[in-house]
Amino acid sequence: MNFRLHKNERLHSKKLIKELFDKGSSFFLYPFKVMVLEINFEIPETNQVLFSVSKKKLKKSVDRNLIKRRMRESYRLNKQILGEINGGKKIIGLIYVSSEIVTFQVIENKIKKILTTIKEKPLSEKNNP
RNA sequence: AGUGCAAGCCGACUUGCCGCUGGUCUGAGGUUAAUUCUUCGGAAAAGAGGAAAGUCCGGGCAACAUAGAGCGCCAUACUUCCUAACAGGAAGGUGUCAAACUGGAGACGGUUUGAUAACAGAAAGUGCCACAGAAAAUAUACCGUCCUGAUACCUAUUGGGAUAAGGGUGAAAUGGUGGGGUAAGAGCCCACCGCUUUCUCAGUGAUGGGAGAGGCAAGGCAAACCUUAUGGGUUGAAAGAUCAAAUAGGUCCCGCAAUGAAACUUGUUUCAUAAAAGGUGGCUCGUCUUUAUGCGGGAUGGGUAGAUCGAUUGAGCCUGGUUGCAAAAUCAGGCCUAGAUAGAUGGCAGGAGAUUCAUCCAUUAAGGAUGUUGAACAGAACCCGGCUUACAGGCUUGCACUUUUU
RNA sequence: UGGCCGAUGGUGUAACUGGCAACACGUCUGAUUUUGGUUCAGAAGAGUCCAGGUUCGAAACCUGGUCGGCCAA
Repeated sequence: MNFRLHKNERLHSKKLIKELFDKGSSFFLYPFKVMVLEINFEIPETNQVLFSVSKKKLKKSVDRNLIKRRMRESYRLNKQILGEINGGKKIIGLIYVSSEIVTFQVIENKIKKILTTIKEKPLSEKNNP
């Protein structure tokens, strides 16, 4: 079991971020907005994930850091739900849309649900409605 | 011992497990001229602040090739010092205010302590000063005071003149107190007080002391324009430097074409294509750059994605000595202490807990027990020096007050 | 990261060079109408984002803060 979260598992390429926001499919599961895209490039070797908290919702950077840390921690502990990589890799954007600071337990439960949803729903159908 | 004020310092601890970031050491694999680069691990240490914040000042650093001259614009504004520099700091001066004491008949003055000041210039100019008031800066006299003419006839009306002492208005009314003087008055005259100014002494200086002179002129506002003095080139690490895919094709050289005018030999020759545009902070001067286009051939550069550097050894921190009232400077010894880049410090389980609330117990008062809650403001983003703003709680020192004991 | 601008009744805007905070829409009351609308008459509703300063006097001038918006990359 791998509980680590290295830098190459975080989404940092500007191009891929732009692609995710342009082409990715999205759904809401409060307090998150989730964006997912399945790609077949060779460059990212693993699934990549992005965490974002809006400055409009949480004014203080201390609070934004706290929420991002909790999101990152719960993804790290539960990413094995996604399973092995076969074929396409997934890039995921997790955007926090609430303006309140939520406890870790709530965030972890929601992240579990989100990851299960992503695994079960075939993305290729959603991409071509 | 407690409370309050001021200054300074600190700014939540601990155990286990799972993680994050950049270095160090190290194992295995690949690679290289090379511990040269790289992939996957392991170990033991390190890892946000006093404000990291606001982005309000100043500097380092970097680029821009004229950054020069004049005007404009912006900033600063008691003095001296500190400093790399500052709108910051230290020490001092002056004014104002408050308190205590004190001199004087009074105007007013002196001493001490504390607070406070955007504290250059209103005797260079312009402008503004609502309402009220006679008048708001040139005193043009409303009430009043005094002299005097006329009428009425014994205290009234009215004309002329003198008058800024008194009243009233206003935020502000043209030195003040006391006396002389006068028709009534007035720096009109005198003494004192205040003010301005000259000389002199002390001080690096702001300024202060003393001696004379002026008879008083100079209302307020410069956080109104402005004047004077000093300073400022502009931009800002997303600056900038290096390496450099894919795609497109920029510049230079050569050759051939091309635009206008004139001449004639009617398809050749000669001459011209240069006066504008743009940059240089806003203007002027100055200065710099550019100058039609197409085709073919050759040479060469810039640079996007991305990566590395910039970028953490520095006006550095700690301890001690010396100089100085102090800010600070200097000497010696020791130390290396975050460096991320969609942005690293978190999560879980316990312990310990400031504090909050509730109940009970006890007391002159302080308090004690049980349960509950569970820690302020706040997150580095090129780096420093300041300022400003936010902040639970704790510690130290000084001052004031209260209580108890001696 | 750097720069610029704004905040005034419930809403949108005024207020010249500092001197009684104004207008429109909306709200409320009354009249007109069988009723509603329209129309007419009248009323209430702010102390100018917050704190401090300059001034006799501040919405305006100065300083600090809060919130909102815009621009460059």
